[in-house]
Parts: sequence; structure tokens; C-alpha cells
Amino acid sequence: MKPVNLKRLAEELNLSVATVSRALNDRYDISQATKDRVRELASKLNYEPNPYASGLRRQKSKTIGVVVPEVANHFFSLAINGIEAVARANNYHVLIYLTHEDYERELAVTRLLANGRVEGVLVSVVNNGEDFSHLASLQERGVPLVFFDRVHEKMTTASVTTNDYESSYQATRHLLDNGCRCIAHLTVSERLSIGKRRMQGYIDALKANGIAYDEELVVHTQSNKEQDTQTIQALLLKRPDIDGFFASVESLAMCSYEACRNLGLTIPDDVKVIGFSNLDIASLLEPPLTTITQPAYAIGQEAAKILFKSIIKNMAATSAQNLELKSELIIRGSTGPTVKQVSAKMH
Amino acid sequence: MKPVNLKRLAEELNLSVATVSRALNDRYDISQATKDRVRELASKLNYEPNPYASGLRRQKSKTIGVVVPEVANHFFSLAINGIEAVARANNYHVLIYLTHEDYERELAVTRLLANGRVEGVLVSVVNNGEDFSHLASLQERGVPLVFFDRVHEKMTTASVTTNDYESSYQATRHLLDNGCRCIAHLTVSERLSIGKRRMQGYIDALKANGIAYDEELVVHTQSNKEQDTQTIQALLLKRPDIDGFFASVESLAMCSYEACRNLGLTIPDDVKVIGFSNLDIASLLEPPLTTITQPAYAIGQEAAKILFKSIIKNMAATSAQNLELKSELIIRGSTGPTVKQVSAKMH
DNA sequence: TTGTATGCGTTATCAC
DNA sequence: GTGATAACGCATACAA
Repeated sequence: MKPVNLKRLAEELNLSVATVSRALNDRYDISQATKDRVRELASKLNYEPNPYASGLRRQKSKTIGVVVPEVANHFFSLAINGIEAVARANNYHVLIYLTHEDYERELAVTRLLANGRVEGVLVSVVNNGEDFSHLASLQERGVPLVFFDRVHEKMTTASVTTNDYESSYQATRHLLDNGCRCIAHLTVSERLSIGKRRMQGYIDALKANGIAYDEELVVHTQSNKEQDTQTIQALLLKRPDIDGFFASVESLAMCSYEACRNLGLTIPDDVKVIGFSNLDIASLLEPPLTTITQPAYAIGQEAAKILFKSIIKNMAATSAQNLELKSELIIRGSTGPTVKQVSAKMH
Repeated sequence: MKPVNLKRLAEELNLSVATVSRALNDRYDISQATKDRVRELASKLNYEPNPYASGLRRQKSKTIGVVVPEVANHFFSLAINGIEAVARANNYHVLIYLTHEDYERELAVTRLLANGRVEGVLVSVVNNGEDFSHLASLQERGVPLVFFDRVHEKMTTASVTTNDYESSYQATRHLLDNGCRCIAHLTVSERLSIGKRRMQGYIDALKANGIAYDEELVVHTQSNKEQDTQTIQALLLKRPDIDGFFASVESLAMCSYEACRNLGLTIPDDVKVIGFSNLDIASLLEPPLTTITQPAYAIGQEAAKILFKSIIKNMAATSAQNLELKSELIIRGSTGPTVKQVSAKMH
């Protein structure tokens, strides 16, 4: 089967390749009659320009890259949703790369994106590895970069995050207000800025309420659900005075549910639980989980919008474009004696 | 900043562009000394071949496309995970497109993939629209196509699905065995083969147990969660004899939970619920949800493997490559008087 | 073992 | 208005 390209169209229409190209691009210097003839045949043959040829010529890929730790995760899948919507509105394509929290993988992916494959990149970085030179060199190569949610603080580029410090402070205070005195903090990373901010909010809220920070109550997990559940169970056995869990990621809140169930502890009577989460059915859990919910879709959307601004202006994204969105504290049964359906906007 | 391309390398090394190209591609006719020199500089300058140039020249994009209705969905995000793993193993890139169940969008996306952007496509089709000529023409253009989960039965190409008929039969029988006599079927689509198979399993299981099929008990939903919940509530009010729900998608099982809660009905005492679902925390719901769980990751993985076989052999995927994986019935509290943690493999 | 020349499909520049 | 031609960056057939 003969390929459908400009040459083919030109031959069948007795026109030059150049004219056909210009007609399809609706250039002003082509007569309407010719444009019509060209378009008719093009649509008849289902002509579609070869993106590799026009990309090479124009030095544009019309593609952005998205680098995330995971996709099987409510937060990231919603963010990708938002990103895809913006990309589509701009007629851009979306390449997706999963790092699975593997720094080496992030490095490899970054290399692949260095030479024209994409016009810009959205990244949520892995939680191990503080070196970001690979990302900086991407930027030096002229590929604009926007962080979302998980950022390298010291790198000068745009980012979209949430008010993690405030949220953590508020979450911790919420547990304290509801009577908790010994609150464990479940977290995946203390290195990442996001981890630090969430940790600091936790610590400051404790201090403000006259409670000493106890390092033993901080659990750094990094593995699979089964192991994390075991770790949490071990902590509960070691420290039976624990009466609250603050989970900085959704999966750890779920692990604490499992751990409590395994040990015969009742939530919220024995232990209260609050967690960062984008779980849409948090209210159907037993008990319904009190959450701090990030505006995941909006985060993806805004990050993509900032990226496209950089792409259009043909310059690197700057730290001046940093955007902080607000998370929402949604109070449910896991932190109170009664099941409240109150939804309090954070300010 | 000067671009890092073959020309640049060639100039700095006093070699021809061709030699540099061959050295980097490790061709046998280049001396080891030259290869070493070239590689050293390439790695020093972080040279990465321009994919648009080599793609154009080799007529290979090293990219596959994934077209799915959604990503914020446990099944699809797990499948994408599996796809990405296989693509990565083959050094391919993954373009992702979300159709949001919009047939027009599927059409538009298909057009974009027609001319060299991808070497193959994995599709889970939208549930409205029975015409698949757009996909067939993709295939005619030489782009191999593999369906996963949601297929067009009449189209001759490879597909990876699950034993939907059996699973539905088994799910319905499970409800019957546990005492249900009036089972509503919640479904999103009767047009798609997957919808038909699931419906048929439901009908046949009823028949085999001497229960008449009642069309009124079949709910076709298509909108958002709030509306679906309303629809289910309305049905429950109209037919108070309903004592079981069989949801053919996860979200509808959740809607039935909401509906029951809103009406003050208790699961599983008043109504039992079973649903297709890849929710990892089904066991933490109140009550824990009995599920038919598809091997989502494996589905993505196998579909991608089949696609790569076609790409390597440079020919269309055939129906002979159809693969059917088995779903698993996981019995939990929502279908029984007691909370069983039995997990029974289907055979 | 290396260099020269050509072409992948498209778009931009220059003629006419 | 339209046609020839060059160039984007790379890989390969053919020369040397």
C-alpha cells in the first residue's frame, strides 16, 4: 500500500510538494481553489502529516513528558488527568514515565528527554536522592521544567504544590483537639521538601500544645503495604500509649487501619487516624477516614498551564511562577467519637 | 548554547558525521579506538540522538500509544502500570490518551496516531459507539492494534480480556447461594461485548436457578456518581424487594453503598452487594466488599507483550493471539451474614 | 577503517 | 500563486 504523504498528494494533484504543504497549512499565498482541491484529496486519503518529519523540520515535538513515581495512586492519576486535559487543549501529546521511586530510573528517563523528544516536562520527583543535576541539565538544554507536589526546593524552576505545612499543622491540631496526646507520624521521606514541611507542621503543632516531639513516634516506611503494616503493628506494641496516627500518604493510613484491625484496636476509640488522601470513597471505609485532600486535578492542570506558558514564550520556567494551592481538611469518623459529616475548608 | 548533535561531535573529533553515527551505533566496521574517542566525547557532552531525526530516517518512533477511557480508575491505572513496564523493557516510549468515554475523542486520537507517531496501539474502547472503522483503518495503515478488556468483538485483531461471562455467572450464583432472590444488575453499557458477556452471565445464572429475568432490575448508568446514586436509590424505592446488587463496575458498587446508606438499608442484612473491582482496600470498607477482581496489571502486561510481538514481526496482530485471563472472586462481608476472609480462586 | 552522498517527509526561502 | 531547492539530524549505500 502506497504511503499517504505530501509527495503522493502532490503527484495526484499535479502540484508541487511545497504548494500542497502550504495549502494544508492554510497559508495566505495559496488560492482558495487550490486549497479546496488539496484538502479534499487529503481528507479522502486520510492524510495525516508525519510528526517526525515536521517535528524535525520545525524543531517542535508537540509533546510534553510527565515523570511520576506511580500511576496506580489516586493523587497521581487525578493529576495526570488534569495534565492531559490541558495538553489536549493545546494540541500536545503526553509521554508518561513511571519512576517507581527509583532514582536511577529518574536519571535514565531524564536523559531520554534531553534531545528534542519533548518540549517540556512535568515532574514529581522520587523521594530518595537529593541530587537534581540531571533535572537542571535538562533545563539548561532548553527544556522547561515544572515540578508538581514533590519538588527540589533548591532548584530554580516553577512548581505547583500545596500548603503542606499548614495542612499538617492543622491535621495534628485536629488530633490534639480531639484528645490525642501521643501521635505517631507515618511518612515516606524526610529528605524531600514535602516530607520536611509535613514533618515541621506536625512538630510545631505538638510544640504549640505543649507536647514534646518524640522521635520514636516517627515511622519512615519505604516498602510494600504488608511490610509497612508490620512496622506499624510493631510500633503499636512497643508504644501502647499511641492514641493517634497522622499519615502523610494515603497508603500508610490504610496500613494503620490494617494494623489496628490485626491488633484488635478500635478506630477512633483506641486510636484516631488522619491522613493525606485523595481516596474518593474515604467516607465508605470503616470508620470513614478523616482526610487532608489535595486538589490533585487542579495541581496537574495548573502545572501544565505554567509549562505551556514557558513553552510558548520559549524560555525556562521561573521560581516566580510557583503556585501553592490549598488542601482541604475533611473530618470524618476516624478522628472523632461520632461520625461527623462536616467539611471544613482550610483557610 | 551550541546544540549537541552528530555534527558537533564530528567537528570536535575531526571525523565525519557518518563515522560518528556508526561509532555510536557500535557498527563492526569502526575501529575500537575511534569508538572509544567518540563515546567519550558523547558522554562528556551528554549527547542524546535526536529521536525525530533518527525516527524519520529509520521509520521507527520507538513509541506506542495507549488509549483508555480513564486513568483515575484502579483497573486502568494498574493496566497502564503493566504496559509501561513492558514498554520500558523494550526501550519504547508510551504516549497516553484519555477518551473520557467520548467516541469523538477516540476518533480524533486515532487520526493522530495514523502516520508514524506510534508503532503500535493498545486500546480499551469507549462504551458508546459500535463503529470501529477508525481503528480498522489504523490497522490498515500498518499500525498493529491490541485491545485490552474492552474490545470490539467483530474486529480481527488481538485482544486480552478476562472470563467475564464466567465471572458474572459465578458472582450472580454467589448472591443466589447466599439467599438473594431479587438481584439488580448495575451496568454501564450493554453495547460493548464486555457488557453483553457480563449481562449474559447474570441472566444465565438466574435462569439456571429458576429465577425469571426482570428487565426492570437492570440499571444502565452513564453519568457521574451523584446521579448514579440517585438512580439506584430510585430503583430501591420502586422495588423494595431487591435484596442483591451485582455491579459490573467498581464505581457502581460504591454508589450502591451510598444509596443503601442514604435509605437506611444495611449491607449485607437487607441487601447484598458484589462488584467487579480492583480496589486494593475493599477489605477496609464497611462492610468489606465482595469483589470480582481482574488481573489488571497482567492484562496490561500481556497486551503489551502481544503488541511488541507484532511490532517486531512487523505485521498486524491477529485474533489468534486472543488471550483470556481469569478474574478472581474474593468473598468478603458485603455478601454474607458473617465477615469471611475466604479468597476462592475461580476455575 | 573512514568519508561522501543521499534520502527519510516536511517546511522555509527564494525564485519566477 | 506556485515551483524548485535547501535544510532539519540522522543512518545507510556506495566509494575510497
